[in-house]
Amino acid sequence: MTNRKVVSFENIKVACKNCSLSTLCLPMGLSPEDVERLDTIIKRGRPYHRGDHLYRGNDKFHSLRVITSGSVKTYTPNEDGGEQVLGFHLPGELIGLDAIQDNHHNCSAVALETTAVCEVPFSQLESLSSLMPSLQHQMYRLLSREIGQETEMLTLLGKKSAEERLATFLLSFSERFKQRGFSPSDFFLSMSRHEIGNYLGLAVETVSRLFTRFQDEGLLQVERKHVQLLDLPRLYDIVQGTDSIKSNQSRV
Amino acid sequence: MTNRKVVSFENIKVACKNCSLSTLCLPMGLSPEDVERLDTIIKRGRPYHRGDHLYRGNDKFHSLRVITSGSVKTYTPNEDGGEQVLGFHLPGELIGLDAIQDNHHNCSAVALETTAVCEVPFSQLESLSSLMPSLQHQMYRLLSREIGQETEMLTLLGKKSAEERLATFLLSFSERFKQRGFSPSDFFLSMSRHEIGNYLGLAVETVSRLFTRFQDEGLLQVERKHVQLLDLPRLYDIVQGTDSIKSNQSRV
DNA sequence: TAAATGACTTGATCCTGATCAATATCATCT
DNA sequence: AGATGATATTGATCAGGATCAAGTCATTTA
Repeated sequence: MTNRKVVSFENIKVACKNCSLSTLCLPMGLSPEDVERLDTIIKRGRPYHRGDHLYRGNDKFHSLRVITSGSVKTYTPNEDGGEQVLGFHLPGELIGLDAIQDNHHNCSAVALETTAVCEVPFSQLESLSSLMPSLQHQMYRLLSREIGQETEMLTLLGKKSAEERLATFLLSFSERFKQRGFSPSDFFLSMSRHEIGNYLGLAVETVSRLFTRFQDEGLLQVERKHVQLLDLPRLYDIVQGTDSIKSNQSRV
Repeated sequence: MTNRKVVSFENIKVACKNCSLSTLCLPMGLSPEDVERLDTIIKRGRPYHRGDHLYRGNDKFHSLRVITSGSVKTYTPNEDGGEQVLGFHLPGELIGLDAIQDNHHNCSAVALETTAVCEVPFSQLESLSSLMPSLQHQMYRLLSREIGQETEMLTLLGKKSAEERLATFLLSFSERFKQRGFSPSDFFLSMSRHEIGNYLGLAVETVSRLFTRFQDEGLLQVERKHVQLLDLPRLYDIVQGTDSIKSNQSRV
């Protein structure tokens, strides 16, 4: 019990200026003094465990959240008890932006593994951004980027084949892991096949079959949640729609 | 030639404070003095004709635009020459928000009919919003609303049947026309069947067949672009997924 | 260590909506 | 008014991926 203090959450608090994620996060592009000011409003609480909710649809909105470690799934519960997965979020990513519009959450966010976050009380952020044009600018950029990302997702769901969807999904993680200093070709996915399928508008079975097919084609090696991408160029070809593994399939 | 002046575009300029759309638009929630200040940066140019581009993907971004009359389609040209329609925009709606992130347009916007817009130079808007907290707040809200709307579209494309998609589409227009003081049940769609299908992730033929089926079921009356919604409650049922016209189809 | 539970995989079949093909209708433009 | 090309409708067929149904594997619980 005495060693509790050593790992107490107070001790793991980190300031933005010392945070490795600051180049991906709100402080991006801010002067050191501005980062200090931003830091004063940020709250760092205890980690969430797998399955814990950061917030739920209909909760009153008070803070944006930045993932600092772990990963988070956002989703909207839909009428008939099911859910639509809206995104998977990695360290450095800001969530809750959709709640600004009417001051309450429209979707839910749940930790997929042990996850730490910074909370950014929005009313304070708003006041601060009035005083700090660079912060205001960064907020506009982040909101706009979110819109752009959702737009890409619309294109994916509107037009792309199952194969293109999964390849896009895998490469998105590849790139995001790489940005964060991890291997772009060897990583663990923290979500289930079911969640992947839901996110991509595919049935679980289709996702499972695609993993198998991609593996048979030598594009990747998969062992449950552990994925190793073996042929990134080919995966990029698939995303573009300029390549398909089907031809090879039928040749065999 | 002499009567040119009478209808010259100079004469149709309108200030925000006199504009019927101000409750839907940027000035929403601003004090009269703030609206005046906002008005000073807004440019009102000559109308676009059907097929004219307001901007194209890759254009440098300088202004947000508010539709004041007519309608606009936004789309991303994709690799293989095709396009993905991202949205249809009616008077009062703000477009170009996705371009803030990196100062250039990622999608194109084209007039579907004779269309007038207000241009809002973004750098000026940004400066002004630093000075006017209520304007900043409104910007955050509008950006967040856009995110929320795209989220709804993700759910539509990820899970809904063709029938649910078209019903959702029609009711979206119904509500938006109603907000603008037009009939919610009798309107003209300015886009082609092809564009509707593209937007909803459906083939043209499917859209055409659905219109026919909806008409046969007495849900609506359609004559090319002229649509009359005859049974709004039933259409809402279809959107919820709690109703389907298929049962009736097979009964006949 | 066994049983139970949940996640994943694999196979067989079905169905929605895509694609292909043939008109039909509309909007321009001389 | 008639010719032309775009747009829309309708029909027939096809296929991608969903659904249904077992079965396998992994992890937790007892």
